[in-house]
Amino acid sequence: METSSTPRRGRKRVADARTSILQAAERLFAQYGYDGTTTRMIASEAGVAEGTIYVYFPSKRHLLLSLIQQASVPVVTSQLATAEGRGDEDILRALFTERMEFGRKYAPLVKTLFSEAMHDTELAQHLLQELIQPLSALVKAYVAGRIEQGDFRDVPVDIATRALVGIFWFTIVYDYLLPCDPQVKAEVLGSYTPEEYARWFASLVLGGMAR
Amino acid sequence: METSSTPRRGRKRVADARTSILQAAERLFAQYGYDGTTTRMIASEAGVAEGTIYVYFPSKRHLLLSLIQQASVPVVTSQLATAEGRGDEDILRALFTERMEFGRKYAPLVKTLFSEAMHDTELAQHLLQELIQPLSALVKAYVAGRIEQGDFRDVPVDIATRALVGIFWFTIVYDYLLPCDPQVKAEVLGSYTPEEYARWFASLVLGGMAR
DNA sequence: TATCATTATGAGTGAGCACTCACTCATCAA
DNA sequence: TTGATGAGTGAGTGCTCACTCATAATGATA
Repeated sequence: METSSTPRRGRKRVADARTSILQAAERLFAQYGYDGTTTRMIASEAGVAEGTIYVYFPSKRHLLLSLIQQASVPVVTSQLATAEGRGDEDILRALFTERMEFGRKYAPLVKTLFSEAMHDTELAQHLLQELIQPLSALVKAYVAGRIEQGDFRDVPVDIATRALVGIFWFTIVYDYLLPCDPQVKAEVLGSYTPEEYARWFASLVLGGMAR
Repeated sequence: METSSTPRRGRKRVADARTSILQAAERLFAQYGYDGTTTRMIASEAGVAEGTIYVYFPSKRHLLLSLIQQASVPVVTSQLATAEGRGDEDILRALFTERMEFGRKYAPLVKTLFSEAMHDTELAQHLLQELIQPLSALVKAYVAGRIEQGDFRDVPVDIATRALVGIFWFTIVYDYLLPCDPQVKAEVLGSYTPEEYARWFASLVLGGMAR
């Protein structure tokens, strides 16, 4: 994506220009949107000159792509669901907690990716293949296994997966991504801790899947 | 929002310039995003001159707001859930079908609103108060009633509502809003008719809420 | 047919954008 | 001490944008 590696020589007014630029872009893209953020704003926020951005990234778009590629990695680490010998309640609760935490931690990036993917096929494909596909493959395998073992009832696996993923996806979007007054949001749909969501969501899913 | 009403006199190369502009903007905003759409593109697509846009709308942003206000009205018409004397399966299935149909029908607008709301507090508030609040109030009242009657188990109403709304919300975003190749999407999470989704989602929710 | 009120036009405008490039200067090997 | 290096700079460039306004086109009326 970017052309050069970390600099070794030269001035060091800024500890690491590349990292500063990425962090600044992450914050600004989330707050003002990709098109609403200018390269001048990014440079100013990062404490570097506008030209410095182009030392590390060939274009503004490549800066966005670099940013998004960072977040893709941690998705696949969610391999809890494959753990054998644990109860369903336990597995699901861990999955929900971990996903909620991911959404909260990467909120600025997910917000930007989500917003831009709506009208950008390249980013939409990225969202699908790097964020949705790995997770849903995991969930599908788990659900399919439990159905085969006769512990879950016979629901189309894809549909059960959509329901399961949608349950926490909506809460991530609502609680962490929508830039509204938290108090107003709480009045409409309450406010709970990630653990509470995980506990109840797991309980609801298990009830829905029970034979 | 806009300053003038429908024109009565003057040229009529275009049947109704205002409507043409709104329809063109709806298509283009969904495809290229708000910032990715220029007033020149809108004028060209609508078959009018660029200046004509400013005869009917004081600014590009007001055009977006007018557009979004159109879609708010049909949300509240969803009053099925209040119908007495129908089975839960029936009520939920109707609700899901109707919501899926709404998502499909208003896909371009919902896509634009969703995308822009991520970094625009005014639109986020609109999304919350005009689209999310009326629907979740309906669902909350229904769930609360059934819990009180002892037919549903005692789950926090807000959490049950989040789960219920999230289930079809995810499928609307995935199937109707994400601009990916439908075949690729189908390979990841299948492809069903709205009726099939409604049937299974209703069944899963009822299982999850059963005492 | 001439007049008038109103809508529609599109070249024009200044602001602001992403990106460039000739230059600076801190660093460090010789 | 010094010359070579390359990260970092920021005024400048060409272009595109939302928006304007003097003017043209039109239908209704007389």
